[in-house]
Amino acid sequence: MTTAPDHNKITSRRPVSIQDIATVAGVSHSTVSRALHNSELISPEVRQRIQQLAQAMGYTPNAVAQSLKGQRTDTVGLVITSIADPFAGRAVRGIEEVAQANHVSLLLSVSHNDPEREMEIIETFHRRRVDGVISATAQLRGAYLQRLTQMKMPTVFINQQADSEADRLHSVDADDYDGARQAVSHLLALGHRKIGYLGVGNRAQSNRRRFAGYCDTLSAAGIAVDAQWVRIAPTMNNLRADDVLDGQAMLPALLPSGVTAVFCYNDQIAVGALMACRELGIAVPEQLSVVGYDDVDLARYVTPPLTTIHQPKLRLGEIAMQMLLDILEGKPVQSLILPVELVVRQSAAPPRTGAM
Amino acid sequence: MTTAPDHNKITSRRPVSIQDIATVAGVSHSTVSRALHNSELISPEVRQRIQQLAQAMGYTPNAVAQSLKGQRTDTVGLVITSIADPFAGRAVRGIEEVAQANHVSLLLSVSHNDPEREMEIIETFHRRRVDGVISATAQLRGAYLQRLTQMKMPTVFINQQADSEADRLHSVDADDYDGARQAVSHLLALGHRKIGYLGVGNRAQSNRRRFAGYCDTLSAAGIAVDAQWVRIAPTMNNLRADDVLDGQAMLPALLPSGVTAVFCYNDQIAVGALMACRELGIAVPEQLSVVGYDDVDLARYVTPPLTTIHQPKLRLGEIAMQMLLDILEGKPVQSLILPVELVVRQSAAPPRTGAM
DNA sequence: CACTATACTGCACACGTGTGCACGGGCTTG
DNA sequence: CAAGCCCGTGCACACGTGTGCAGTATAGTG
Repeated sequence: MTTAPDHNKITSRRPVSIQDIATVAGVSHSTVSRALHNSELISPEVRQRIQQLAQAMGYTPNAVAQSLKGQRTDTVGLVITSIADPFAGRAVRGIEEVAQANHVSLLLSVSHNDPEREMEIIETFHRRRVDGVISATAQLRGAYLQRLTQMKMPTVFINQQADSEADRLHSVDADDYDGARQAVSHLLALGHRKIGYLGVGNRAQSNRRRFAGYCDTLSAAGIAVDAQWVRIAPTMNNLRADDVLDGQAMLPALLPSGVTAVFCYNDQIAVGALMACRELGIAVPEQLSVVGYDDVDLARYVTPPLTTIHQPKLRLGEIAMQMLLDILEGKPVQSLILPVELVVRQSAAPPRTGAM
Repeated sequence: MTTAPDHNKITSRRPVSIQDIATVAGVSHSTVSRALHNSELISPEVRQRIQQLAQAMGYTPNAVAQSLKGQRTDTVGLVITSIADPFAGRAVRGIEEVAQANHVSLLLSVSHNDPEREMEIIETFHRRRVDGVISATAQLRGAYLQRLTQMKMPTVFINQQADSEADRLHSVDADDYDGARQAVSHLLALGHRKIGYLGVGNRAQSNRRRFAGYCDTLSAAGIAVDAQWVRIAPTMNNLRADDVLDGQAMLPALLPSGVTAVFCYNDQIAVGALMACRELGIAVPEQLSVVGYDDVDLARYVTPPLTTIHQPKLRLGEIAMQMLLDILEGKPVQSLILPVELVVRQSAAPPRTGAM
């Protein structure tokens, strides 16, 4: 047999397959497959010869075919609200690190808080037969949730705290309610009595929990919440909404009520509030205290640095991914809620007219 | 034949296939396949019956099998430096939108500016037989680049401006050199003569271009660049580097040289510089002017708002993705360089001791 | 009525990989 | 020397889908 001088004469567009290697080596594709997997069934000489040949021919296994045969894709679908959302970004980073360490690829899609689109994305994941799904946006309700369980795809939610459904759905959350409580307690301790809330309309679940924590904490302190203290960003075209702009737009409407402090749904809203204050010539924290939520990088860089609630965003992502891997291995897993903590910086101070 | 009362008696874990439908309908899987594709070959009655049956049985086509058969995955691999990088985030958003509109899924991976890891990621993409690759991080050189072309995967680079290789590699870039020129020209026009540069070590290509623009512009103005005016963040553990921290750490070393203005590689570096100034009690822009690069959201929110070079980040992403789609359709495409523009805010002003 | 055209469906193979089973040959052993 | 055993390899099928081609039944036409 002449040593074939050029294996890919035709330079076909297709990458080389094990069949191609088999033909050149004069064996069956089964032998090649086993040889490349270092199977003991194949004689050491043949094994090495084939491995070298594969190397020389530039063989790369076809993961698509392997997925079809093996009934697993080593792929996880990931839905987030928006790339621009720094909370999501941080969580994705945690997810990505664990995924990469376990040789799992990530399919990323963005829902822009649109339940319909989120469901389309999940259908796509299902078609692609991902091994599992992580959702950091979950707006799904009723029929959609039912459809999701029907697909029997292992799913982990981040910051969802599924209201009632407990069966097949797992989640990892940060304690929204307690975070709000800590934030408001801090303001109360500083001496504030009239405390406002700036929320969002398109993240119903988490907004509701933080708002509940806000209300309950005030009530517990013997303060009746005034409707004038509360503003929620309109849901309208919730696509592509910019939280900073919303915060900036909402703050002025709050001032006539005489609030001396504002608790915001997240740091972007808080930054928007800061921007509005600068425009209006309101000094923070001297004339108005502002507390954010999330502890995004940005919170450290604005003036004044933001007092906020720190969420373990990276950790949330890591745990979510690890939890999904555990589910895939059949290990028992348990949904959990992580604690959050107050980070005191310089955007909150005692009210000007000391209430003491 | 008794009308099967329950199609999935066994409730097998596998999703239903066209074969399952065929069995129930009493036809061959070929007929089902054609019926679901609305083929004219199948009689309208059968077609409708099968489609209803598929619906009822909760059929979802297996994209893995379709990919294997059809030799295309409708998937694009995406490599970026870091999710935390706001530039990348914005570009990814543009990419994602175009991808979603064209029913293409995104496989996302993070390289942390490590060429070796970037190559591993690309190998993974190749194994998964993605239709194409977009890289917004490209640190690839020599052997790696050669291997990449060997794989014959259509590839588009963002902000790479491949130095020499022109063949199979496409790219879409923003004009780094001109951006630096605009930034420095602005400072010169304000009256500055001693202008510093804060750069990065782990993004060699773009840093070199911006630095070149900086040097040439100063030279053209008859100013000799002093080595003391320049600091480059160490490459060392380039993984997980934080630009803001680097900027914050580098600025003090620049001051003894007497510079009255600083041009920074990007906005994060500039923000770091701002933080350092705040610590040292240096007023910006009164005592020191700072100019950033990228025009990240953050640039608007810091104090003072950052004068910076605006890159069309979203547009870069959109174009890159569209370019890749064009390549896949066999259309002729051409690499291009987008213009950038100066955004004047409040971080740069004439030097204290008017040079006029 | 016979022949042909037409409409519809099934067979068989392909995509690339993995694996249970059978088979051939060489060696050992009684 | 014959029988049994083990090592190495190939056959054939599976995963789920798509499609060229052949085949069958019906309708249409002379």
